[in-house]
Amino acid sequence: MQIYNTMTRKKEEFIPLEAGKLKLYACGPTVYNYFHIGNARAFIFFDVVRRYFEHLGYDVTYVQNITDIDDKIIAQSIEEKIEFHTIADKYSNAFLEDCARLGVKKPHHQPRATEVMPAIIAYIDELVKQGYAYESGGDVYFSAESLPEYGSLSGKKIEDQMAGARVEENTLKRHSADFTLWKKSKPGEPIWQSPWGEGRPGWHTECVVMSQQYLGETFDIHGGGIDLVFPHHENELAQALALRHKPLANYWMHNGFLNVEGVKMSKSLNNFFTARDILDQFSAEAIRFFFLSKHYRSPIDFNREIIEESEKAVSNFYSSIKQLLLSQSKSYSDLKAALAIDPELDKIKLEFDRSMQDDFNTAKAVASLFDLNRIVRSDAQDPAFRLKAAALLVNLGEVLGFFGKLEETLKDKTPDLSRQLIELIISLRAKVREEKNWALSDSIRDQLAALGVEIKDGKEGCTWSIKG
RNA sequence: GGCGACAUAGCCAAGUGGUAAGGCAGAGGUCUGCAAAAUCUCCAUCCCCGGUUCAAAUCCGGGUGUCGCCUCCA
Repeated sequence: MQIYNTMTRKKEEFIPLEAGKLKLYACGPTVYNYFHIGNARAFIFFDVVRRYFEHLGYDVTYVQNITDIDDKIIAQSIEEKIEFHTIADKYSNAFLEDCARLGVKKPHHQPRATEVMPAIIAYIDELVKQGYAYESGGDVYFSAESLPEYGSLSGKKIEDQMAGARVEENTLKRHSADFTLWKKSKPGEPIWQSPWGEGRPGWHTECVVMSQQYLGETFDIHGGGIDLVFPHHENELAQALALRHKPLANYWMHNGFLNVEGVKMSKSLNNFFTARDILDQFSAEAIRFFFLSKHYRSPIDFNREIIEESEKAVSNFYSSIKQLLLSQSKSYSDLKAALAIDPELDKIKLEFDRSMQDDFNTAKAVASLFDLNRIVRSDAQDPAFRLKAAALLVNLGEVLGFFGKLEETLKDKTPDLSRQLIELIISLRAKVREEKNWALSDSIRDQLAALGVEIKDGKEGCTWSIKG
């Protein structure tokens, strides 16, 4: 398994800390708003990472934080004139709902910052005691200069940051590269008691505390969007290095951005679409396909036409499987049971694995799905072989998070009476066809189509399906 | 100013030294009363210039263009 490690800027062979186990942490949202479709890319991608390791037989522990105290939440609570924790609850619930709609498997743990406040305070206190952080005017800052390794993840040097003219002047800081661990609260803001007075945590400590609490002082993979490399992950790492003298994670993975017309989608640029809006327009699997058809580290342009194409691709898979099962009078469980070893199909499976193990080349892995799809659709192939191919298609598709709705879709929800009526009409039409009354025959087909019943005349007779 | 990424057909997109995966769209053939499906075939020399090499989309140098990080952000 090759994984591109942001720390070393190259692909490395993945070696787990403990054989057969994966400890994975990926940054979740700060819950001050509905998340946008760009955020969804990260959630979907790390869902695929998790699924793939599970597919390989790993015992995976996946932890994702929910940051529910932060400046932006406070700002939003003022804007909506509601208490901050009500805002946090509202948007964390929305986050959970939207992820479920996106077909993202629930992480094993989703801790919230406010639940681990004593641990956060203790962590900061320890940093102060060991001389890596200092109190200043009721705030606490991490001293970047105190840690020689500071900047190793993002490749930034403290001196270079000085050159950036946009670093905000903060006279409480000893050095402009220092970052806030604890903020003294202003009147009306939520407060926690601390050794430095009333205040609230800065942005980064909660992730260190929560990840280490569930995964240990060092874990396998830490992930998130590319923008988190600096400052968020750099600052998490700094705290862990300072206190534990060990890397926080062995592999750092970052997904690229979603752009809109070439420019990144972000809440601050206000050029975003919420995932919930997009989910109302496209299926979750089409959205997933859209993301997975490009390598995760590359930027991807939000494009409705391409998502529509993705919609076609996904429904093509579904209809291939559906048609095959229909023609063989097989059920969903027959399909699942048909997964078997087959030399020819194993080649495709091997290719799929090869793609995935090359730093999650999902775009290439998807091509393997199409290889299988071609077999499933092909009349020229042996029926048993086609069924096996379909079983593998579903099996590998599920690794990428597809086919979650397959079982449901296959259930024939047509009421008995409707079914009998449709079949009656078709049998009457068959008589008309025997008489070669094509005009009437076609008219019946058109009228049924108008009602959403699609019929196809094959050599073996006529098949029908309900559209939509 | 510092650091980094990307540039492949009409569109999306793999490919990191051996002569361009896959998808969508398109063209043509077979099949079919027609439609659909199926099936077969066709459709790029990889931003520009120079270099290394028997051999480069793939390595090196120089351009051009687009984007990102350095400030909240997946």
